[in-house]
Amino acid sequence: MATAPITQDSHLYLIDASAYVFRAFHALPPLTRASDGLPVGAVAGFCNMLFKLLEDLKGKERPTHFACIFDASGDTFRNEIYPLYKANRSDPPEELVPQFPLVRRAAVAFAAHAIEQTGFEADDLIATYARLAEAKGARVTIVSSDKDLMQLITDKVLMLDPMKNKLLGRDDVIEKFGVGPEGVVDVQSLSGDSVDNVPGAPGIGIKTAAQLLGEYGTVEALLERAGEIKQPKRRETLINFADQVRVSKQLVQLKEDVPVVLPVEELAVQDPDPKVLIGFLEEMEFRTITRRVREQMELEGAIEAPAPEAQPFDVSAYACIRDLKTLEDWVARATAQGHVAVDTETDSLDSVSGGLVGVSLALAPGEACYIPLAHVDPEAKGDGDMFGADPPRQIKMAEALKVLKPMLEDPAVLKIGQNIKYDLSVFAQHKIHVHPIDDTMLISFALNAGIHGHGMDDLSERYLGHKPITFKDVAGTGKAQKSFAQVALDKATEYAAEDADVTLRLWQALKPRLRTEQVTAVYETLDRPLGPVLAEMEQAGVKVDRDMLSRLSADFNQRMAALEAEAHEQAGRSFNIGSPKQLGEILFDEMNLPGGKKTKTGAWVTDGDVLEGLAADGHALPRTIVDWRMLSKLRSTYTEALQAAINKKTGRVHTSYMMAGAQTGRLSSTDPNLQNIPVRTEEGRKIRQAFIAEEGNVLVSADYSQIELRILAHMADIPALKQAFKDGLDIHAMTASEMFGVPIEGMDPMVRRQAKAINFGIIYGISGFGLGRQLGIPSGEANQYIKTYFERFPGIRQYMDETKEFARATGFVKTAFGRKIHLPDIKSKGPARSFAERQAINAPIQGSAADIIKRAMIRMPEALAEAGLKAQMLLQVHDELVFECPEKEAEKLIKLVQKTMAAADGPSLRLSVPLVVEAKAADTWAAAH
DNA sequence: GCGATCACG
DNA sequence: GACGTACGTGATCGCA
Repeated sequence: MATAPITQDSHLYLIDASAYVFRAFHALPPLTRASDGLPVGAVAGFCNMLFKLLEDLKGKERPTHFACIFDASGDTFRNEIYPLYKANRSDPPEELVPQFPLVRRAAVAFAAHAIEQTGFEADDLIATYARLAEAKGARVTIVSSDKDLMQLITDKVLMLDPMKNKLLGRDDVIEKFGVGPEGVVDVQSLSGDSVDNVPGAPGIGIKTAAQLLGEYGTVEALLERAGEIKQPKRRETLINFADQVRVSKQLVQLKEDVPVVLPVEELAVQDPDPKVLIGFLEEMEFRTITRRVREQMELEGAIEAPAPEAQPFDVSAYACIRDLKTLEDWVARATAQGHVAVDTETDSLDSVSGGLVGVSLALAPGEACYIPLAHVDPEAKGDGDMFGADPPRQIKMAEALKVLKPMLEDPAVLKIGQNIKYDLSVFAQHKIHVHPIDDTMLISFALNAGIHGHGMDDLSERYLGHKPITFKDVAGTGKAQKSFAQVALDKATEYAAEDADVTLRLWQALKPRLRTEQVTAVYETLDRPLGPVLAEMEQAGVKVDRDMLSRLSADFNQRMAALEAEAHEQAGRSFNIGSPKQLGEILFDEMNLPGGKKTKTGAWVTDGDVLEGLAADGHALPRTIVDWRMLSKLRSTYTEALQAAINKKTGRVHTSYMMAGAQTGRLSSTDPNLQNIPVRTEEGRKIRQAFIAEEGNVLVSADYSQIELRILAHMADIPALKQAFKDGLDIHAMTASEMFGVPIEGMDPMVRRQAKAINFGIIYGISGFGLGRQLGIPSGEANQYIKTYFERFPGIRQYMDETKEFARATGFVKTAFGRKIHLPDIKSKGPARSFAERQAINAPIQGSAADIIKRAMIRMPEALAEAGLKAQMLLQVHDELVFECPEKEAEKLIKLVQKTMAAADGPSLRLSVPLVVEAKAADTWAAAH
């Protein structure tokens, strides 16, 4: 059993279990166990109450100590004082009796202590534990709707009514009894209590009692001075029944010094054992709560999601559709049903130039088909033989698409895909605008970002217990890999139709969970509508100046050769300049330079930081390497790769945006990555100059200024930061001024630089080590900076603590727009946990910024159309959007884009800081940025 | 296929 | 006091 000391930070929850069970029994509809008719209604109510309580408390008033308190059977000391105490109580109903021991088991299953003590009532134990904890400065919440416990309320001890889910404090006591908690015993002594058969003084109720006490102070004073009471009847009553009132007082006064068996420290909360808890709930046959508990525990990583029952897949039953009539029949059934899973097969991975090879549809689990459209003789070896002499009999592409198009564009037929953005582009090449859509990848992402991947194979194994046929299985691997057009129709049908089948089944399994996990809005307003917008951007592509890239490549090449020769000379021998391993050996083994560090694989570290350090000490070779590496990077990753990425058909570069790649909800860009085009160095910016607009057009770049710091100021609610943004101040200078007490005017750039590093550190989940490394100062010194920062902005520390606490309690963090990012490691120990804590700080900030720019992008096509602009959105780089438009439009476009981006937080949520967007038009991306 | 490195926000 | 560290990505290279 868990023990934890009681401190000021502790919070003890005491559940008045017996009273709850009685109330639940009478308030809830009767329920019996299906298998044997055992009455279990009160047990179910109790379990639901506990589960709900524990869930509701996560992330805010998290208990550190927790216990369920029961009445012991038999008489208590009150019966010795007054034999008639509770004598009016009839025996508990027959259906309730067997539930008492079950409720105790339920408490234990939830890892709570079930406490009772012979001779005392639950209320006395609650009073005793409450005072024990309170004496050590802890807070206490008594979960009960029993007014007798109200006498215990103080500023540290509150009550929570589990029926009304209402927190009760001093004001509520005054409302009920007309006196504060300290007067409750006296009021009850006078008024008595018919429920417990406490006599009190006849004819005196709560109102009169409170009034009398207001006049006389206490019951003792009142009884002593009873003769002074003006009303004759009341006077007589109090004189005659004085002893009865004194006895009543002994009855209602809770005993605060029960010699408890279990010290309060032993009541520390612990996570329930999943096996015990779920085992108990299953034994009770509570289906709903068992499922909810299991889902919650899966979410928290306490238990593995059960391997789903493997669904049967009969790939031989899929239809291969090769005649128009059968196709028309499938399309009609899809249309009648109102939803259908769709998948396309193409002859390359590139959705812009990939040619459509076939389409698959699924209507229900196991009911799927493949429509081959551009398959060739499987013996054909590609190239010129693509449309060999004897192509397989298949429906003509144009005729098939003519049949499919009305269904694919029918607003009453939902098209379900896995990463459907790809299929949108494929169909768009054939002038088919698929709508409306659902995307299982994005549904999974909204539900489970941070828990697992969202690729189809991963999802299928996880949720369907089925490993789908892989592309390699049908097309082979490596050099011998076939184009899908060359795959034989029987194999192609099994593979392609299965993908649609899997997609449909995933949709059935995952879609309903959006609502129960409260991420419907994230999916429907942020991710799903963005797919079509991104598809258009990808299809549009961006123009690059091939000749300029080629010239740069040649220039870099020459300079690299010179640097390589120089490096060999400085090293005293020839070596592979591109090999970090060889370089490390030369620098640290042969030249014996100081400051060598090893990576975890035992190799010398030779990264930029190390080489810069050596160069600063006056060593020549490291500088040469740094220069060479920069050119090498620019050449291989940019000037060469970008030329190769120019699409033959369009003459432009088409990236692909991954929507479910980055856990925070950011996009990522691949093939090629256009989100990491150089900008920080002079040489690098030459590559940005190669990003250009068509003749007569310009590029417009618009980026959010300091969006993450603004979001931090809003979410952590820091008045000083918010005001600084409202006043349009330089936020880094303002931070420096606050921290170091220097004026903003004429500030030393080094001081501002340090404040800037701290601001970034805050966003990243700061550590003294990391900040020290960034600034090149000892981590102790960096810790001082951090301390000063938190002294100036205490709200930031509070926000961070609360965010981490929320993450620990729920296993996830949320963005301002409700996107969940799961952090399963937050409960682990050691470095993994620290990492998860930094993620917990960063993810809501980075993710909220990602949500905002997504909202802007979703509105952009309509905003452009309404304004009658021809402008096309081309690129997104996290906080920047790049457009291409006719030169004449540029001015108007800039205004519209700024307006749309700056208002993208609203209207559902308005940040308490302004969003500022800087935008510029120019002939090249370098100049527009 | 993986680690090291470096380009971006 | 020790753990290990700034957050999020993707592409290329050398080397096993």
